[in-house]
Amino acid sequence: MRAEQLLEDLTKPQREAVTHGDGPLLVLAGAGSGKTRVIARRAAYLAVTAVPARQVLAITFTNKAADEMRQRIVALGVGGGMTIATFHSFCARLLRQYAERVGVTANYSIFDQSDRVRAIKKAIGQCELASEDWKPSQVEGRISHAKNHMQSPEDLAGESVDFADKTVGRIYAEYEQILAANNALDFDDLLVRMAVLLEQDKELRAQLEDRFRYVLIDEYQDTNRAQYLIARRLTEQRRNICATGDPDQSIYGWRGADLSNILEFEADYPDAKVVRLERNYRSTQRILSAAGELIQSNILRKDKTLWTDNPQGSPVQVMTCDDEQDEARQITERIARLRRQGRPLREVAIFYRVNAMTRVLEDALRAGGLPYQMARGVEFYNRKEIKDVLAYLRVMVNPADEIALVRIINTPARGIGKTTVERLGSYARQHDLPLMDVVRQTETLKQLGPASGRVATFGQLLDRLGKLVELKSVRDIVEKALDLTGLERAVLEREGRDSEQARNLAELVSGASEYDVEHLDGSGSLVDWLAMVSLVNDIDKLDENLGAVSLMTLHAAKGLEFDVVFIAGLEEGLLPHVRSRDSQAEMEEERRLCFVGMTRARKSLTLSHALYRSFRGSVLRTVRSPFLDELPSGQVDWVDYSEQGGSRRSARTRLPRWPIGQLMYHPEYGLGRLIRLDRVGGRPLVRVQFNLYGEKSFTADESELKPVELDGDTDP
DNA sequence: ACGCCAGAAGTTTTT
DNA sequence: CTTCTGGCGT
Repeated sequence: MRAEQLLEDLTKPQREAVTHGDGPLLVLAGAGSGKTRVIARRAAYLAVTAVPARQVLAITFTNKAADEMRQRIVALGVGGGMTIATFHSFCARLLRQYAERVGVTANYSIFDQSDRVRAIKKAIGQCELASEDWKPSQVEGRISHAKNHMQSPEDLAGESVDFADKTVGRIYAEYEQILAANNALDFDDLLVRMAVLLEQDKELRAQLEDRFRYVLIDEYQDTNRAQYLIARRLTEQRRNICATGDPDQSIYGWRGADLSNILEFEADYPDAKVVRLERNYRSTQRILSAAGELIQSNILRKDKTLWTDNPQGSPVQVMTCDDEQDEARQITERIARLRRQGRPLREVAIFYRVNAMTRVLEDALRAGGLPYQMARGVEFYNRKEIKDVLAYLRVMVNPADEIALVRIINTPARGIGKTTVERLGSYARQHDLPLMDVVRQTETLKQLGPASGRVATFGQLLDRLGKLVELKSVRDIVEKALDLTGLERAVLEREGRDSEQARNLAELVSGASEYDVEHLDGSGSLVDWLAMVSLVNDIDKLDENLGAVSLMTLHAAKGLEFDVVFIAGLEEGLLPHVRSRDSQAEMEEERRLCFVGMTRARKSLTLSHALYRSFRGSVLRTVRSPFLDELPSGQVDWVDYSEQGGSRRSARTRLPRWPIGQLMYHPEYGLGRLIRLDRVGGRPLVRVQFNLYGEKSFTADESELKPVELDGDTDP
């Protein structure tokens, strides 16, 4: 495509961003302002006017974003040879190439979160700490946090006076040793090591700068310290960095994203050209002004006003419901009505703050006969059947990977239990041998007792698997491994041919097959594919062609758009979440999260809150979210479906006439005495002191609570 | 070595 | 309320 054609249908600011030549460029792109389109055009434009496509590097955060960008650029007819990757996959690839400079070999393993927890558990044990006091998953979080901020174990142990931090520092140091022994890097390392490598290795930096003349970084507001440093160091000489993002959509602060990276871009690069894309092409005026008004309450932000020429649209609605069931029901009814009016369900989404809220929504949708699909974040990465296969392949590629080895040694079950694994482990430690070697020499280890034969068989399996590595086709390797290991058989026997697990395995094979086809020139390898699948998983993506309502967390909603959007649970403690209560910065992040959700909507937006919500078993009175009060009253319709609101007053509001002190029976909690009976917000609330379980609250009409007649039948 | 039951714990998740 | 873990029993 010619350069002029790339500019034809662009607005003036969009065109400025696309045609900007050399030097730093910041594109502040508001929600729905056509950002992806602009970056794709810019990448294409550079490839047409400035340099060969292969000298352009575009970095995104998610695979989905990378895929979308690749598609768009290819559609423009200039994508050949351009590097479009996520931060993680880009770094993983380079680290493989320069492995020896970071102390691993090219076949290194990539540890995901669960591998990390296992390794940290081991580290805690080696530090002779009790895992009751130091919970692996919590320590994992702290170590990840430290890595995200480029802190070494020494930094953590040295800088802090806090005993807990010092201990975490010790575990961290031990964990790093385990990683090294396993020839492994974790997700965070991919970024951290790359940042360090770029700092230390001037020659490599120059080499890469020569290779990538223009660097485009998407979602810059979500970069953490390491990503920021990588971006800077990759563009040190030529300074052809193009950062795009929106400070108002930064929602990953708790994962180490540093909002100041984008806010201070102009301080970092005083000569930066700044382009603001403030025209929204997505939403109605009312949706946009409601969202805009909300975000104005944030103090730490770059002022920006989104505007649109779209129709005014119908008002944003706020629904007040009785409880979460009622809320789910109201949403379902509305969606059912939309469907009758001919709105395709794929254009409808429900967002919520926490995954725990899905259950009631699912129940209501099912009851209403509405098909739905859920986007579940990390769930996919933890699919057992996939991880099992990958663990075998990891061991084949990297025999030092003991985390993977321990995972597969008894998967599928082959009679090698905990005790045997422990014995193998302590033997390895005593003789300072890799676990792999101990497993393979087991004929000499008669002391294993009855398990020795089974370990020997496992060793032979590993031998046979090892030969597969020579095969050219990744598909063949995966298929043969599935067969030899018995994993496929186990899944088919246990779950059946049509089970989700079986389908996932088939999906993995077809993924390998696709990879083969894409690498017919011989450039592919098992190592490479393995790295790719541990970083890229698009099996779980939402299917747009499916006629179903989409359910997802507000975090997962970023980057998507729907005609009709519902956001449930606008309540104090939920949105904003309790965790953010004490910090202004976190509170602002919650507001941005709400803003992100609202700006996903094209035509219709409904926010809801419930007056009561069950939480861990008991019903609690809620307080509506302060965000609701920050919306412009003129643009918003408040609809009160609650009994308190008077629109549906019923017998349910009647207060039972039991005396205080009445003996009560509950099938779950047993006997107790009524200690309070009152009306909270128009709804009868019963409080009972149970003999064994303490105080609990119930709504009189819905609970299974019954008064006990002293001379009557006490059985429920 | 495996399965079951009791007890404890429990926010958000791009990779 | 749920989900997961770890301990105990077979």
